[in-house]
Formats: sequence, C-alpha cells, structure tokens
Amino acid sequence: MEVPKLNYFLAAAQTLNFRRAAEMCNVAQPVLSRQIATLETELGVELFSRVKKRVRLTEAGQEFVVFAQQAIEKLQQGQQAMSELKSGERGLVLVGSIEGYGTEALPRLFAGFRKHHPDIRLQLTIRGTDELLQLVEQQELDFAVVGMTFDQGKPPETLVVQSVFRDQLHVLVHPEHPLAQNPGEPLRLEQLEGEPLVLLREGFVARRVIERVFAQRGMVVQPVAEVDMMEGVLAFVRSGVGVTLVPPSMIRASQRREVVALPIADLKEDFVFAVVQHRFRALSPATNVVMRTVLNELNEI
Amino acid sequence: MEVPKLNYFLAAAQTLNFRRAAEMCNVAQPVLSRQIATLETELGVELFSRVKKRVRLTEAGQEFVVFAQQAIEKLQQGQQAMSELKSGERGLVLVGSIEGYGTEALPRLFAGFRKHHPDIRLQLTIRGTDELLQLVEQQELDFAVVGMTFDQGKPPETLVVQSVFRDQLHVLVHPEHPLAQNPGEPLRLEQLEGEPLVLLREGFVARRVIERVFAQRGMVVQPVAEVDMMEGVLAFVRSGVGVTLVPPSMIRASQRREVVALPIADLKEDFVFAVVQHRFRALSPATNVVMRTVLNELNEI
DNA sequence: AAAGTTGATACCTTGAAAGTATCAACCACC
DNA sequence: GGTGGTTGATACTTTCAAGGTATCAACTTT
Repeated sequence: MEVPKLNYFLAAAQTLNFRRAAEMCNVAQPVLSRQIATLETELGVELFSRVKKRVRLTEAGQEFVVFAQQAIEKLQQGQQAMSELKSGERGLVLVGSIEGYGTEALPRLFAGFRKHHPDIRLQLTIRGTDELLQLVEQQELDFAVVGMTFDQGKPPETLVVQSVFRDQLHVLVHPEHPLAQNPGEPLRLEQLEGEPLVLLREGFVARRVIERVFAQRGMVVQPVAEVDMMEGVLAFVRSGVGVTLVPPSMIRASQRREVVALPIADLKEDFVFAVVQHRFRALSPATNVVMRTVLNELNEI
Repeated sequence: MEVPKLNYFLAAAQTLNFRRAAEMCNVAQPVLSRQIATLETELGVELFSRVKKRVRLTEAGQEFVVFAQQAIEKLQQGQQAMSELKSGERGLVLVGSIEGYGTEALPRLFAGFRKHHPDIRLQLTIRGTDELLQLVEQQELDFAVVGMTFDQGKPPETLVVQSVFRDQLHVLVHPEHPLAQNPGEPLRLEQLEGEPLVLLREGFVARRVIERVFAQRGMVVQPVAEVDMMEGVLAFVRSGVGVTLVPPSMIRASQRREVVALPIADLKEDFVFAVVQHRFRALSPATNVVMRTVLNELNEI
C-alpha cells in the first residue's frame, strides 16, 4: 500500500487505459500493470476487469477509488500545510512580553502585521521579566520582549539577547499638576523630592531602574501607592494621587491626553528593552517574520 | 511520502521515543531515524525537535500528525471495504429476472436473505428473456433468471447456463368457473377447447411454451386478451374474463386465493427456468452468495 | 565516575520498483 | 480476410531506497 501505487491506480481508473495512465505518471506501462496487480493482491480484490483488453473498473475498484483519492488528498493537504509553515506565511508564534510593551505596542504592531500575514497566529504571554526569561529557557516561548538593567548578572548560556533598545524614562503627572505647567521643558529629578510617588511593585525591572536612579542621587523611594500592573499605576496618576516614572512607549495613546509626560534633563540612565530567545531553539519561519517585525519596530523608538 | 514512513512518524509522535517506536513497528531504530529524516526532507520541515536527545513534536509535526492519521485511516477503511467485498458480506449484485419470478419469488427470497446478509444490495432488472440474455452477454448483469424452451437454439458461447428448473404449467381460472368445481382433480388440456384465453403477448417465453403445447394437440391459440405483464393477465382471470396457463410459482400468495390453479393431467411439457451467467465474467463473492441462494430455492420448487 | 539511556552515522545487504524487450490478443480498416 | 496498430501482460535486467548491524556521541541516572 504505497502512495505511488495509489496514484497509478487512480490514473488508470481515470483513463481506463494503462498506457496513457503510465505516461501520465511518467513511468513505463509495464510498471503500471505490475503495480496495480500487486495492489490487487494486497487488497485481495480485482480492481479492474480486463476482458478482451477492455479495462473497466470492478465494483471493488469503484469503491476503492474513493478511499484512495481521499487518502491522497489528505497527504496533499498535509504537504500544503507544511509548505505554508515552511514559507512563514502561516504558523503559531509564542511571544512573551512585559506588560507595557505587550499590552500596547505589540497589539498595535500586530494589527498592522495581520494585513500582510493573515495566517500567522500569535500566542502572547504577558509576565514579568524574570518569569519570561524562565519561559524562554524552558522553550515555552519562541522569544520574549523583556526589560533589563545592566547591573543584573549575565543571562544563562542557553539564552541569547537578540537586540537591545533604550527608552527614556519620563515623569508622568496629572495635567493640572504644577510640574505640568511648563510642558516640554525638561525637569531635573530632584524636583520630584517630596512628590507622592506611585510605582510598580518590587520585582519589576522598571521599579529596579527607578530605585537605582534615585539611589544614585541619594533620594529615597517611598511610594504612596504600589501596584503590580502598569494600568493601575496610570489610574492613580490620572486621579491625581501622585506622579510616576515610565517609558512613554508603554502608555496607551488615549492616556497620552489624560496625563502629561515630562522628559528628565539630568537622567543618564535609560529603561532598557531586550529581545531574548533560546540559543538552541530552531525558530519557525513565522516566528522569524514576527521577530523581525518586532525588532524593526523597536528600533524606531 | 510512503505509507510505512507515515506509520513510523505516527509511532514516533505517539511515543516520543524512537527506540520504542521502532520496536512497535518491528524495525531497527536506525531505520526510524533515517525514514523520519527523509520524511522531513520531503516536507521541507522539521517534524521533531531533538534537543539534547529529548524528542518533541514541532508545530509542523503536530499539524502533520493529523493529516497522516487521516490519510492512513482512509486507507484502512479502504482495505476494510475491500475485505468485506472479498468475503461476500457486502456488495452490489446485478440480477435480472423474468417477471413472475422477479416480482414474486425473488423479493420473498431476498427478504429472508437480508437477515443473514444485511449489507448485500440487490439491483433487480425485470425484462423478457431475450433482453435479459442480451444484458448478461453485455455484462450489464451478474446473472439472470430466464425462461427457456428447449427448441430455441443454443445460447451464445459467452453465456453459460448454470442450472435448469422445471415448473408445471397450471390452468388458472376464476373460483366460480365450472372447471374449478373439481379442485385438485387434474384436467386434460382438451377441456380448454373453446374457453376464452388470456395470455402474455407474443415474445414471452411463457407464451411460446403455451403455443407449442397447443400446436402439438392441433389446438389453436386465440386469446381474447393479451397483456405484456403477468399482473395484467391475472387481473383478467380474477375478473372472470377467461382462463390462463402459468407456472404457479409466479403467482403472488394473495392471488392464490383469488384464482384457482388446476394441474393438467396430460401435460408432458414444462415451463423451464434457467439461471444464466457470462462465461468470462468473474462473479463477486456477494454475487456468488446470492446466486447460490437463488439456485437452492429454485431446486425446492 | 560508571553504567545505561537516547538518537545519529557509517557501511553493507536485500528486495522491490523501474526500465527494456517482447508477446499474445484484440480492433479496425482496407 | 489479412494486416498494421493498438492494448495489457510477461520475462529479464538494473537500480536505488529500505532494512539490518555495528558503533558513536551525547545525555541521564545512580
């Protein structure tokens, strides 16, 4: 029960002429005769009635045509599916991301991306950086967008950092906040002394960056509110509870009008993104397409 | 894209262990490794990720499992179907029959037959003997039950008469007909002299038999009514228009009460059935089953 | 560190599939 | 009623891929 045999049989069933069927299959005629004969032996049934060199399908032959066609069709569909996966026009991509990027920039990016790649599906996992690194290492993710501080130790050998991007930390304040009255004019970090702070909780990379920036200036971080979702932090700022520090790329467009982002004049330290992947994981073509798009977009920040 | 390769792949996909998969397929392990590798080459896609000797299905592999399974399932269904046809438990049988037998005895027979062979289908063609012989010769029928007279020429070389059965012609009369008043007592053919006759039309074998029987006795056949269906002839008899001659096996059970069948004492000549088939046509197992049943039943007449 | 896995590779053997040459039967056409 | 021309089947040879054995390198477990 080999696939070529089935094709020979189908060709013969279609033409009812072994010679033409043979050249249709690009083989010599005796090949067809013999292969069909062995197929008949395997099935224990005559597929053709050859009376006086006149070939006709038997009842068994008529029935078997259907099964053979369906089987071969399934295989062709399989090949087609593989070819789509191979070309990268279709596929499932497992992406991880920290919150800001994953909840704002990435969905926007993907919306445009779908127009050119309608059959690429995305499975997005939004976690903290540490957990993302674990997931990439366990190969549960194809790649992840994580936050990084340069002081943290080298990543494990199995991980490879694809590329690194920086985004300036900005101060976010309520539109009627005194600091918002000179919009566009950079402020110095010391001006935040005494301002009520709303920050992400300990454990987030963004928080670590802020802690470090403050520590370098001998300032103490004592937030009046801590949340474990960017969305929650912004809600506090919108309500006028306090101010926060954040890379603006992580803010939703509509929120840009509800809060004011002020650049910081004396800030050398950046918030750092990185795209990480597993060193030994073979990335699918679809994954490559997505990753390249993500890298391109990050470069434009 | 050979079927064995697909089976190797499925075994490996199931066990995720090439060694166990190999022994499941009764081949050496290197065979599996290589065959799966070539399958991957053919598809242009990695089906398994072999990281640190740990085998896992890739996305492509997961997708292809489905297609491979369905393809193989279709082939197995095909084999199953062929095996049913081969064993004779299923199949379509093309039977021809002359009217009486085909409209009465054969349906009755088939009703009982279906209990033991529920998957054998019957395609019944009811025609006159001459047309049936043609159809069998053209191999449009697997076999046919025909009427025969011994005087007609030998059948063509391509036809073979399976078996021959005789049935006594009886006289059929209305229950209140004078001849019906001595039921069971055989009458002589001469008593029909002057009786109005209702017969099948010229061209039917039954008619030929009757013509000959009458001619041998110097009697003239001058029917008051001629029909080309047995059913019509009987209707005339039921209405008291006249009498007819017929083999009783051809009468429907309910009609046995509406008309009276009288044996004929001095009748040497019989009505003769024959089962004919094509000499070179390979009969399907299902056909054999049906034909054997028909022959058995005819023997019991 | 040692023993036992695992999948991959190298090399050889074998068998089935493909090719060539030819045949016998059939059909159609003078 | 021969006579090409066609059909599918058969005999024989060639070839190539599937299968087997031996072995390896990498990893896991004890």
